[in-house]
Amino acid sequence: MTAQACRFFLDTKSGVPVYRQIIDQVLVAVASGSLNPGDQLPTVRQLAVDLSVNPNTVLRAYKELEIRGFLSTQQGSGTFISHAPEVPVDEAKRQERLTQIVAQFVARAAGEGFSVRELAERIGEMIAEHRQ
Amino acid sequence: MTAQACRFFLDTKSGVPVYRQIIDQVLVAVASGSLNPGDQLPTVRQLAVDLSVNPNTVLRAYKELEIRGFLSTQQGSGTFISHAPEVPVDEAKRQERLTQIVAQFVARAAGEGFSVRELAERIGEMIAEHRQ
Amino acid sequence: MTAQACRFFLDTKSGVPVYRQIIDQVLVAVASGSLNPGDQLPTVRQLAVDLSVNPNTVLRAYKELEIRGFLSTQQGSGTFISHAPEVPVDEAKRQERLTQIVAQFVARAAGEGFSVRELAERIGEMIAEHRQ
Amino acid sequence: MTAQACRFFLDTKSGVPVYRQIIDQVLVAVASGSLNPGDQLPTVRQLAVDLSVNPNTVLRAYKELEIRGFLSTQQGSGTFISHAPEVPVDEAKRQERLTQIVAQFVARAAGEGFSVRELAERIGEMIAEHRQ
DNA sequence: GTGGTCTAGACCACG
DNA sequence: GTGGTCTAGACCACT
Repeated sequence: MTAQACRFFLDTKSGVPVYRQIIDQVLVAVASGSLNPGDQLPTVRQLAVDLSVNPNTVLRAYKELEIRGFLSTQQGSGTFISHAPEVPVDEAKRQERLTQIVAQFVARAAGEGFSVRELAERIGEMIAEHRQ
Repeated sequence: MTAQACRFFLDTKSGVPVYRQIIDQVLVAVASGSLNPGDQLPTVRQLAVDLSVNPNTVLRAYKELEIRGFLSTQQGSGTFISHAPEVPVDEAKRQERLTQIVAQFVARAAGEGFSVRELAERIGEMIAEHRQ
Repeated sequence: MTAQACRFFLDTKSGVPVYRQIIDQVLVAVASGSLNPGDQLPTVRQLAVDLSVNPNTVLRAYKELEIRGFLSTQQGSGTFISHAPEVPVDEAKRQERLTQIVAQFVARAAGEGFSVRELAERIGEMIAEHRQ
Repeated sequence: MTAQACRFFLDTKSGVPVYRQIIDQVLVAVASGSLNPGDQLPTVRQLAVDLSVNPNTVLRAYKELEIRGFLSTQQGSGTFISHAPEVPVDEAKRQERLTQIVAQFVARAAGEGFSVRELAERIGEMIAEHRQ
């Protein structure tokens, strides 16, 4: 299984360093089960092209993940998720992350003139539609 | 009226620049109704002390918000939420944009393992909080 | 393409903040066609040296222009004139506003003893200069 | 003769200190003959109200002008233009000032999306109208 | 007391 | 090399 299930994206306006966003997304994917031990990650060059960033930036992210033990690089074949990485789904951290992404989203939307109420209503509609 | 209803806090581990966190929190407060036109924000120096950051960092956040039209500063007396001129925009396009950003947000959050329901609840809490 | 066509200078006796003078000169260059979308501005450090000011002062000017949408910066490569999204506005209101600001300007200049003809000539020179 | 012929105005967005703007306007009025020796200036309080600034700000401007010998304050009767103030109309300075106000105007207009060409045309029209 | 401007310099992110 | 963030601190403008 490849990492196709895991889509990377960047928020260049968030102020969060690109390499940090890549690291976070790999960690989240592992924690949520989107990526499992043995899964292959995109190549450095491929991801660099996909995200329109310099390969060095991707390399740095992969390097840090490797140092922290989440990835293992195998020369000539690619980069893979390590076996048995200790990433228990910490509910407290999960809630913290939820708060963070919601707050950032609301802030961004507010900057475009949308109120929290409008956002809440639109998301409510999505839930309703989903039920049908 | 003071901004007592609006508590600032920093997440130093998130990688988000301090000045960006301040901007986001002001935007959220405005969008949720915690801060209204005419309300005074904490003084630059006071907020700098509260957050344990340099006054220039707070100033920079306030300055960006002023340029973007959310705040108006009055030398010698303080910084206040603007009485927005509110450029009337095409409501159809606005709704379209709202749908777009909400859908994008939900998709990304789903990628991190959050359900639409969780997102809706957290946003609902934001509205509830400011009513207190 | 570089910004060689655009010379920066400071008037330290005018009382106008340095960062403001930089902003104004970029705006004028854009309005007169000396700088066009995609053109690169001098680097922060280079302009700081040229004007004998602190790099942070230049950075601040560039940052404000970026927030206002006139510049776009790309970390590691430089600062460029934006390809403006150009929000389409009501042309009638735009012309009205143009009349308003021109009339106001002429009135104030007259109060300082300048004739409309002198003003017209000086603005004409601005257009001529950038053609060279 | 009172100073009614001399209208004060402030450009709060120019970044130029208010007290500096007041000083400049008095000097210009004297140099251009709008104000003559013996003419009375508005009272500190009146001008403060007119410009919506703190009386201390006006006071500071008048104080500096008095120190420089352009004004003389007569307790109980008001503030007047001094006799024989040495303000020869220096053509070089005049041209410098012309450049400055035109540049600031163009920059401001550019910030609102007007090109130099549009400004030139509109002013040209004003000249044509004036001739009729 | 308020905010505003500027300097000097450290350290980070990115190409 | 590029720009970005932050600190520390001086001095100015204004209420």
